[in-house]
Amino acid sequence: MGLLQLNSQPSTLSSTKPMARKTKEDAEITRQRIIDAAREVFSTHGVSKTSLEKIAKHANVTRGAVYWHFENKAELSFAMREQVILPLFDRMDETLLVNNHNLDPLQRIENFLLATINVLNHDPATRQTYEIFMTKCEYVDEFSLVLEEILDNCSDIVKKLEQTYEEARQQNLVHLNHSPADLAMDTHLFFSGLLHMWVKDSDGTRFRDRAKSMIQTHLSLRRK
Amino acid sequence: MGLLQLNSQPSTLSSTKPMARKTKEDAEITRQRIIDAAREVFSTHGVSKTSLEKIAKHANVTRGAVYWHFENKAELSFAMREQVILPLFDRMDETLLVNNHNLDPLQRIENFLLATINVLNHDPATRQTYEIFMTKCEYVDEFSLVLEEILDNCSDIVKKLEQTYEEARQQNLVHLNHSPADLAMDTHLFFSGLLHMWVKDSDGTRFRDRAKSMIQTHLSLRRK
DNA sequence: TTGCATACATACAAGAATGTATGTATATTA
DNA sequence: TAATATACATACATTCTTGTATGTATGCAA
Repeated sequence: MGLLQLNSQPSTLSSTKPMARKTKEDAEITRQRIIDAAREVFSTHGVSKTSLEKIAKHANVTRGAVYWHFENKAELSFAMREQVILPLFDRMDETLLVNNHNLDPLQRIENFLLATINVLNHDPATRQTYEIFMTKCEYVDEFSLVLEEILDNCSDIVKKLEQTYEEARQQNLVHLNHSPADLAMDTHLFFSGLLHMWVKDSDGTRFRDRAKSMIQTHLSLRRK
Repeated sequence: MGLLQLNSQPSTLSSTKPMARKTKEDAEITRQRIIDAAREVFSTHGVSKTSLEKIAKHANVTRGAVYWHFENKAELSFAMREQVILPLFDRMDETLLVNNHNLDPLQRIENFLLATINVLNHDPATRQTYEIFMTKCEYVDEFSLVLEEILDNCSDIVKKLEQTYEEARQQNLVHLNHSPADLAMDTHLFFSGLLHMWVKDSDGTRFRDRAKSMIQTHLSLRRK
């Protein structure tokens, strides 16, 4: 009964429901669909008010599939977060530290900030994930582990900014009475605030449209 | 049966449970106790995972009392928020706009930021409320109304900062190539980021201890 | 081709949590 | 002082949600 799988190629996951499937490729597709579904439902109803049942339905599977791939809602959320956080840090290293295009250090910082905003503007998955983790989840119980991670990540960002500002100072691009550490922390706080405002302004009429110019302004304030 | 109320003075709300009470003063005390209880439970378990039953028990009342004073959990949360937000704005007007102590505009901005951090350090209710609304609630459904309010408040803060920076410019305290609007927005984003980091660093070892010096640094970056 | 592991779907049990309806004793007011 | 409104406590019905247990068809390996 149901559709027969004749070989190991990923099946089409068609609308008629075959009762069980199994190639590793199919399983991976299912897993990703669950993550995608979770992101979408989370971003409209928040994490707490979203049951695994709703996620499952939105992904055209049952809770059985969700529990097969993830321990619980928290672990599912963490997997979702990693998918956008890791690429962000790759971009950071590339944009900020590697001098590909003969840009001066201050330009690299500006580019890093602009690039991040750009991703948020153009990649819905990243944007939704940011919204979820900044305004639609609660950092208690298991989620408080994420807070620690965030703090670690921030320290990392500040370090790399500091390195870059140090370069800028050596090239005499910034005023000497400002230490790279201070500049780095100030820029980080600026950007942190900007991201929070950007996310909160879901209409896009108060901050999102001005984000880029604010970044340029921030860096022009540093330049000698 | 139960304790008798002999007059209209607020009763002592003793540990033995009289079944019903009623002076307006008592009711107001009960209401405040519910708010206090909610704040405490919210700040450890988050809003979503806190039932009205838990709040009621923590306040030594039943859900009946909670529903008498508040429509639901959201309205209770909003009442809680107002108790700390309104004083904050009063402080802002006083510290930022009124020149009580012959301080120059940049000093007034610095004082406003420092004063806010000071309140967070010393007033547990304010601190807990900030923590709740920044990391322990989800801005969906009724709560998304708060997001609008926050955006309005931010615009207000930026306006007042701009006014103050305008004064600073007239007194030739800042570089002329920076517009007061830009400076105001940059300072607001800085402080917004600082507050978020401050709240997330619940241990107090990464940001809280350095907050004040970061504020001073931020303003020294502006001064001519 | 048999046997086991995989990838789910289905079914079950149990506990919250909410909103509301109702009971009730006391304050307040007329 | 009687009547009414207040300030709750209690009880109830219902709806979600979770976790787990179980069923089952298929892929895959020996």
